Amino acid sequence: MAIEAHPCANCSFYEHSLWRPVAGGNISTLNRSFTRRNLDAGHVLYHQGAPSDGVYCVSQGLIAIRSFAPNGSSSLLRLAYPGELIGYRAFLTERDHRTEAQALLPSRVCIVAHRDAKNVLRACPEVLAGLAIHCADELDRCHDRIQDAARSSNKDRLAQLLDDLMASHGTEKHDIRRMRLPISRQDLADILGVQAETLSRLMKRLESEGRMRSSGRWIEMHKPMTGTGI
Amino acid sequence: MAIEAHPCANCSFYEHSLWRPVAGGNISTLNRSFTRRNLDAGHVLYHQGAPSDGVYCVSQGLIAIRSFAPNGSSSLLRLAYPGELIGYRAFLTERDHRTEAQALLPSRVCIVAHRDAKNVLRACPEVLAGLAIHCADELDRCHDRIQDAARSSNKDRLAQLLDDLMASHGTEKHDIRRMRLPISRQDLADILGVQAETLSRLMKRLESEGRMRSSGRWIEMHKPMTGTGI
DNA sequence: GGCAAATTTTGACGACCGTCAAGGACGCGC
DNA sequence: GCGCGTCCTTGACGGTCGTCAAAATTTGCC
Repeated sequence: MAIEAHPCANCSFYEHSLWRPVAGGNISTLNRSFTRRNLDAGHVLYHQGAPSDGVYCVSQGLIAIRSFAPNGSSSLLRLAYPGELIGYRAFLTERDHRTEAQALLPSRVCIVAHRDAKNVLRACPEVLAGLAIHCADELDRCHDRIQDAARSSNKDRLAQLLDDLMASHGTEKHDIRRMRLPISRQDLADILGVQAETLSRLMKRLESEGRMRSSGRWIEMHKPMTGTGI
Repeated sequence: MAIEAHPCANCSFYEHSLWRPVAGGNISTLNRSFTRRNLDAGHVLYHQGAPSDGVYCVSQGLIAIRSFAPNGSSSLLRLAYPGELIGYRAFLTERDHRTEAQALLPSRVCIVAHRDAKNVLRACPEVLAGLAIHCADELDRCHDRIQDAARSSNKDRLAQLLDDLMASHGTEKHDIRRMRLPISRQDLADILGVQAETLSRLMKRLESEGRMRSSGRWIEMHKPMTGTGI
């Protein structure tokens, strides 16, 4: 696999559409600073409140970024897929992690340890640029989510969410799309910002409208339930 | 004022807690690239869908960052205060503006034109770092907002919002805090993601609970209505 | 100061969601 | 296979919000 041929081939560290790679090879500073780590499903990569320990890039699997409130309620802020960076917010702002990162599937991450990360970014402006671009992209997605919450019904947002998950995790066979949900119902509710009971009723409504069928963690549908974005 | 002594003294372009300023003075590349512009209240700095025209830093006034849906509904994603950067998302991602920036008060912005911005960032990694940090900070605030929407009641979120506005725009006299709201009721509703009618009722409820009083755009209260954050 | 336009408020109603409580399904270990 | 714990579902109910329509207030302008 490409991942073996390169420390982190599909890794956003190497994104630099704005800045050409530095001639010569400062990028090797980055290459020398990588560590890799395998995570079992359920493993917590870093905890909320912990000090920044570096910058991570997901290379395989799926990582949930969660936040817990003092009263116990939790939000699922983000699902990080291969190629995406996590943990950089704490590093950039030099504050503690405000979220928890947990592997939802068996996963692998590339790590640039905190002590190396500053040197890497000093040596490789193109990596810093990649970080900034990645951050701006995530900001976009957050804005979308805020607008969505204000504009769309929870039912429509659930349909959109399931469509997105299906696009990432589903398989198509004989015109039927099928997937095993990578996240629990509670997590689905935490993404939408509703209670688990409400989520259950929303699912039932989508089913009663014939838009999809679900049984346990398995979901199937014929076509995307929404207008496939814009 | 300090603003006269320096192109944009209270400007986040100069934020570089992680990276020391480059010895010698690459920073002068930035200093040479500034333009300033005064905006009347109501003026639109850039429109949704327009191509990126540069990076801006608010130096005086107040700028609203809005997004409009095809159906006409709008969200107010952010209020940008002096010292904050705007327009950098479109620049970093090399995509069109997804939001509109409108001055709510007579304002002044520093501009690094699009054609200069790349050069500045290439010449000044510390400026690029400042951009990344600023972006990470804004991401934090977005995450807070998403969690807030899921966890707190709209009434509590309105109280928090008014407290924040009071802290920025209010004056205290004889133990009474007073301010003229810099934004319309509709904008308040757009920030919370509720309808104008709902906002009106929420205000009435806060008043009936004796937490504040309002008359037109004027609002007064004795103490912050919420527990002042954590 | 006064008029017209725009903004805000109020009322009524239905739909949706949170909460509590109970019941059911599923997975896991013995 | 059985029991147990966790996760999910269902029911009932009150509170909140969106929607439509109309009245009231504020704002901008002359």
